[in-house]
Amino acid sequence: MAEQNGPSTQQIVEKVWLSIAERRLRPGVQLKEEQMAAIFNVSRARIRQALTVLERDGLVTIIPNRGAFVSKPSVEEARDVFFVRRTVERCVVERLSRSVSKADLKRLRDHVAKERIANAQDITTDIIKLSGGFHLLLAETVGSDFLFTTMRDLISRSSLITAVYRNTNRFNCGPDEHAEIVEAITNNDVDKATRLMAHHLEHVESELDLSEIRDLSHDLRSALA
Amino acid sequence: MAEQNGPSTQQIVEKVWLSIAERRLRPGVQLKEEQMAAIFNVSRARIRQALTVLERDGLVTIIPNRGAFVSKPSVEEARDVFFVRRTVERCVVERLSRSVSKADLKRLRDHVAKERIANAQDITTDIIKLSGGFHLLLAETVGSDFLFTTMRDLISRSSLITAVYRNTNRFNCGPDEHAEIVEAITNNDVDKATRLMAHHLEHVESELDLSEIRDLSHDLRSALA
DNA sequence: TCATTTCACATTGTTGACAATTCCGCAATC
DNA sequence: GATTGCGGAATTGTCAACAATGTGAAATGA
Repeated sequence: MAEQNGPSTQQIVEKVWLSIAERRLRPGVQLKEEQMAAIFNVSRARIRQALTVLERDGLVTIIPNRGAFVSKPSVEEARDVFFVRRTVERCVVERLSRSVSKADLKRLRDHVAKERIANAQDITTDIIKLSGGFHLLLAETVGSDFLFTTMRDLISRSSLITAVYRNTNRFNCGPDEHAEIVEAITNNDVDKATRLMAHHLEHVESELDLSEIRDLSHDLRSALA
Repeated sequence: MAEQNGPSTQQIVEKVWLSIAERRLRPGVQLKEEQMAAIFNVSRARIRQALTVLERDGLVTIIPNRGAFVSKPSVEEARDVFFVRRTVERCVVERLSRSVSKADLKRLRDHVAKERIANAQDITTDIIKLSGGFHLLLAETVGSDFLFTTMRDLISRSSLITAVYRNTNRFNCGPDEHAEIVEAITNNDVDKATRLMAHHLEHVESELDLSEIRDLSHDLRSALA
């Protein structure tokens, strides 16, 4: 009977992820099932499933019999995520620089172009999605399913970390640095590509203020709308 | 009201994981919710949750409206997992060899001792759990939550891969090689530790037969009992 | 006034039933 | 004989009601 099917689990996950990345949902906020079910117009069961996935992604922390809360990554966790990223992404660009198809290069260039457009038009939502998406696309291009999954986890957590600790107004991952990396990959310049990636990640990390978390309660409905 | 509470979600996940690692559950086998609910004596909802986690771990593949099946890792996926493991675990032992507490060293040695016992007594279940657990313990000791999670994913997939492609009768990860690695870490010998780990992983991978998957249907109840 | 107990409310966890979808066998047709 | 269309059975997806748990505020006593 119709039930005006609401968004799928994956869509809910993405929506919450975006809300966190855009800082509309602050760490510590409780994600109440019933409330979310009302907002997304779905049953609690589906919300529950989405929360399970989000916990697995490290974006929310579920405390049994208490509920799900937006995670508060500690400073050490933040440093660790970037440490792992340096290791993993170095490996990614290394493999790509050695062998990459023309079609893949085109996809990468097209993606950077999209990033440029989003930046020029200053569409925050697209900027966030695409800047993380670039790193994800790199991992995907390698062709390793595991690498891709790992990268997705890293990107999710990075978004959360950036949302919490960012001290500048600009969002991370400018398209220019991405473009340089693509260029180095195109030229099969392994050394330059890895150096650029390392520098890029350092740059992103350097824009974080690793002092304290500012707590701020928030209205769930307006954040997820 | 009592309901003789069945196993928790995590326990179910572990049980399935073990069944897969022990080759009692073969790739391609469908994990029917109702059947599993009956076997574990819990509701379908909990089974469903466990399956979601298992999918995230890469052990099962969920096809919408079809069901959950034990994953069939391809040869490329197998190679990729070991490639990533070489990268990640190298990073792990590198960090550990630089700085490790006495208490941590004791835990590592105790773990190897347990492995020795399990091997001596030839208890397959323990051997499998502990040999994967060693690598997991290494990652945990580093103190990075993300590294630990990543390692757990890798171990899960490795178990599946080993279960599918292993061509020898012995299980991977002999305790002797583990002991050597611990010793190198104890001596803060970064170079030796990384070399030993690389060699160890090569050894494990070399025992795999990367030709073809042999299909074989199976009885679900006896496999999970 | 402060600590402690009690109790009601809010939230999560679980269950069983129902709806929707897919698969498999069978028959009819070309 | 191969193919296609058509139920019926099996399985997954969804929901709403109920039970269990934790929280916080009010009441009580020192």
